Amino acid sequence: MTIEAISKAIGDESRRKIIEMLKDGEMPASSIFDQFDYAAPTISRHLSVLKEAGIVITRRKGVYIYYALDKEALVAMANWLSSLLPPTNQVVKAAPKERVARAPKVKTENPFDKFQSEF
Amino acid sequence: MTIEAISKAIGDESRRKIIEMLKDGEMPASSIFDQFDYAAPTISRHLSVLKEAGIVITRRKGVYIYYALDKEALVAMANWLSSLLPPTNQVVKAAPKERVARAPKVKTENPFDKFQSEF
DNA sequence: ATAACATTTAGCACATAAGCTAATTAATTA
DNA sequence: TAATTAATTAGCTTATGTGCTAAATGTTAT
Repeated sequence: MTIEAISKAIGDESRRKIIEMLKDGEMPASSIFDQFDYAAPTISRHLSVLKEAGIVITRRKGVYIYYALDKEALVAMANWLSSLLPPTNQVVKAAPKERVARAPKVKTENPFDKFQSEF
Repeated sequence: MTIEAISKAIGDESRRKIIEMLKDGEMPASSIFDQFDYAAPTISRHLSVLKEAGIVITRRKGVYIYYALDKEALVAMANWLSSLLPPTNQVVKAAPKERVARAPKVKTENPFDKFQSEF
């Protein structure tokens, strides 16, 4: 899950289209194939590039393999971009929900913390 | 300045390096060339790809051509990514500065407004 | 076991992209 | 105007990437 791999993967139009298709949830490979005029193996390869980049994850359910976005990679990419912008335009995570004082041990994971230091 | 061109431009390592070099301000082409082991024409071409994508702008000062980031393209890209994330992880613009009531005609330009609708 | 379907892998053809050197354009100075 | 420096464009070679078809793999059902 490097910026190198993520940005390269995002650089292709078909792969961006796949990413957008998965925006609202997982989808079996065959459903993804259906939305392209390309042959299935071509799209299968795009899927594997996305997977190697860490942009998607898969789970098998019977015969079907479901693809879903792994948001962390997209967040990492957004953070890389954010690091290039001055504070005025800077993109930042939305204001965190109020911490529940009752359960202090359960930290809400902030996906930005994980990557901000990396770049 | 399309997502197509921007993401393709960002997909190359040398070009990302150039982008990072320009993070804190403009720089003449020759200074950029110096930081690479590649021949100047090779980097010059990368610069033109970045320019065509709208990621950098140039100004000539005498013999030198200064390159600088055009933040709008990066913001557009960040917004595309943002649109793929659920509200929880969503990246958003930092809270806007308080509007100066004394000078209501001078709107602080919000670079996000310009692109959010596009994706 | 084999048939049927979903998906990936292999191997090849073609297009695009990145690198180089040489030549050109543009501005400055002698 | 000629020389010098900055930068780009032209033309070429090679590497990488994307597409295809055919074959292989994996799972389920008969």
